[in-house]
Amino acid sequence: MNKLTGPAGLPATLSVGEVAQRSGVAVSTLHFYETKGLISSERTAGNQRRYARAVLRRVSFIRVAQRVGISLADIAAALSALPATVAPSREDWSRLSAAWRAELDERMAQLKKLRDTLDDCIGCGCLSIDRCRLRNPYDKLAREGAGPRRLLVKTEA
Amino acid sequence: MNKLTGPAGLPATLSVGEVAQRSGVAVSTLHFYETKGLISSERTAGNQRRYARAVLRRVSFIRVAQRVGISLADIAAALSALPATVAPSREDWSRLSAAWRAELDERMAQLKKLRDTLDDCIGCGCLSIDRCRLRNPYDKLAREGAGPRRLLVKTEA
DNA sequence: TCTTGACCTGAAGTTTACTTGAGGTCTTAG
DNA sequence: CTAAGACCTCAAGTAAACTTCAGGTCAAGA
Repeated sequence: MNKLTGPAGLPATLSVGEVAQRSGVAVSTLHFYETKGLISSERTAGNQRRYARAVLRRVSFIRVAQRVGISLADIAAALSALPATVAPSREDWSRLSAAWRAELDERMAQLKKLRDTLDDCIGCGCLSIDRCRLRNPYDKLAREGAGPRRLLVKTEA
Repeated sequence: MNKLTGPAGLPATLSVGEVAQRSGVAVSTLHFYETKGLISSERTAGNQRRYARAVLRRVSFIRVAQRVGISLADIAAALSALPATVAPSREDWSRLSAAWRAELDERMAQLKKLRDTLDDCIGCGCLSIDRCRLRNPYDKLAREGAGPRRLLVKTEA
């Protein structure tokens, strides 16, 4: 166990193992994230990692963003706007948040469309061959160019 | 170009190239999806693929689902409930749709949480080290066990 | 007929996101 | 002080989702 403690008696920094256990990700994954610049740490005299408490929130953020389909590269780009050891400025936050909001809103819109499409399809069978000629006879959308247009809200950035 | 036409003068079936162009995915990807059982085709006398029109909707569905972080395996499992050449029964649809709705709703909830967290963070800097001690002093959540709890709505199924 | 572009298969290569393994060091409870 | 368990690095392995390549076939216009 880590000996240094903060004002409330909790450790001021966390070892990899502690971060792994509390964040639910493997130690190897934390190493990996560090090589990718997603998180960072200080080292003890014996070369062991010590993480600031804030790393837990960063890891949460990473995992949730990944789960909704955002790549580590994109996540890294976003997090790079936030210095890991210094409080970010208000402008940093605003910029990051605005960019992500757009991205997240778009993904939510896509999800909603996917879900609603599915709802529409109950009792219609429109992913199958036969039924949907009634609904979308002979592919009117074909003239509008390439790419899925019904479901896809916006194509890859 | 494909010669057979349907009632409205549009081709009754599509070649890989046509599907690729209209769906916006590469020919090699369509081949790949076919090996994975995500889509299927008939063959001409000369061994070329001919797709039913419905494949476009299937491909759209696949891409959108992927974009929001769902694996091809999961997508395949969902689509396998829908016969590619036969209209699915109403029960098939209800079952599929119910299962997906839950999944999609969960992902939307996660996205929303991620977005709202980001909103909260403007002017706080809670992914950084210093500021958020004000908001979450010394990690009260630590006692509740492992795993990100603030952002993660539900862990991997 | 010929030739050019679309298509075929199977194998190998690529990227992303990790995990596993080998060989060695640190730390801490007893 | 010492042994077990946590940690270290670097290299190699793995799985998913494709793409690229090689070597050949098919189809449609001039």
